[in-house]
Amino acid sequence: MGSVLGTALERLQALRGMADLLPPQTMVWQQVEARARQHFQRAGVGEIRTPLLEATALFARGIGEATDVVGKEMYSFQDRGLRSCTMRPEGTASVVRAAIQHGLLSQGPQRLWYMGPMFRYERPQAGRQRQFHQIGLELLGVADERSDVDAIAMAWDLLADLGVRGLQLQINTLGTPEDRRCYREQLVGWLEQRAHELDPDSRHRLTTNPLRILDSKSKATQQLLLGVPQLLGTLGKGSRERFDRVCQLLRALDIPFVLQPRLVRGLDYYTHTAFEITCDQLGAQATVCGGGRYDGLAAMLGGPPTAGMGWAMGVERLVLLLGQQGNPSPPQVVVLNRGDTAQVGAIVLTRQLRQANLHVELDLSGAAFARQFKRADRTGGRLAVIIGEQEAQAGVVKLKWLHQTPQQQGSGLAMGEEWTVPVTEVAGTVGRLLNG
RNA sequence: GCGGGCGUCGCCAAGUGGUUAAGGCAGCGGCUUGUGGCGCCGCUAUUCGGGGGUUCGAAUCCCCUCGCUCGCCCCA
Repeated sequence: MGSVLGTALERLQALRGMADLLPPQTMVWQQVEARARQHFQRAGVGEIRTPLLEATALFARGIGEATDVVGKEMYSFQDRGLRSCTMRPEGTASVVRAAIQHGLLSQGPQRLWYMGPMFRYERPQAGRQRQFHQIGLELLGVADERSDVDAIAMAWDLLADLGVRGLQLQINTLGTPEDRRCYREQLVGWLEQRAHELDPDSRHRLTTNPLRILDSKSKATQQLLLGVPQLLGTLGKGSRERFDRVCQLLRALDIPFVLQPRLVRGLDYYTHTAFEITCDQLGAQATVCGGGRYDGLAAMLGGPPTAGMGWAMGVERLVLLLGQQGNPSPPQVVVLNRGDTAQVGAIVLTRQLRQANLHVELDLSGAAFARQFKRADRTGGRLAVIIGEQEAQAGVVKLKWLHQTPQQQGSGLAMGEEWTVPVTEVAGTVGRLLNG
């Protein structure tokens, strides 16, 4: 160690918290992504792609300096122009920034979704990586509580459609900034009288972020909090009614939920609805999807005051819940070949068959035919195309069914039997055989 | 940043102080100099994450270090 280059003996590997996704797994990801696209498309949500790298100031202002995410978890560095840059730790700030920058907010309501990697410098654990992926939705420019429920329903339905079981929707309201200022005063007053009973973490938050104390994991603190004044109790009439309507709409949609008064967001631009979708099968990181309303964010980033509602899902956590391995589809055709001339013919033919839209694997081993057949069988492929030197010289190939399943009835080619076919007719013959 | 667990071949894994470090899968070669799912034979870790120490002797004990993993904090 010591040198930035490291020593020659050091084993090169991915950085801590940066995971490689390998082939069987990536299929599950593709399924998740495809399903998400489908859900967004049918809901009239357009995809937005923003840079992974942003000015540090965006997150400092958009997420808040007081948060852990900004305070100690960002991947920040200076670029060659001495600008402070940050790998995005979340998506919302970038989306709102882009919407402001391109004048989208003066063009009526925007329905946007995104998908991609986010970066937070944390100790990795189950369901948590330093580079992780989110699928997110942002609805901008609609303040109506129906948009809250529209957004939540999209998350709920996507998860259900993916086959995730054991989900719980937890919901709370933060009211308006005025509601919260008022509550905050009340809360701090109540807690200060009991400061000596608080755990050290919570006592610290009393000045930095008192609302978060409600979410403390300390048993003693939770015990103490049993009698704490509730935000719901201090909400103004408008906020109260708004929240009631959100709940009514959820009931109308048959989406079950539980009120979670401890679910809080500490920053001023968060308003009204906050929610999380959790799953008991995830270990310590139970939240698959989290989101809420952020009517104050656009203005905070220098744009026109604009209502906002959104959520993000953790794709790693989602895939964890799906628990599938992904089954690669077997090839339709495997091309076995041996000998100099045959190898050339085989690669030419393979390309032709692929251009005819067939799934074709070419054996590149040069091994004995016996071994090539064994390997071909193991791929689960259906039809073998065999080219040896004799066939290559004669301008033909041989066709033979692989493995036992006799779907070849009526094809005129029985199991174990070989057909000799001129090279020029292979594509047509193979197509006919495979389609019955 | 702080705690717990773990680290033997590409993967799974036996071995817990004593001559050459089991086995399985995968890979490669052969039985079959051009025809299959099975079988059989052979090959594939001078070395147990790395470094130091104890000992006549260490993968096995001790220390340090790196990495993985789970949890705290926080979040998706």
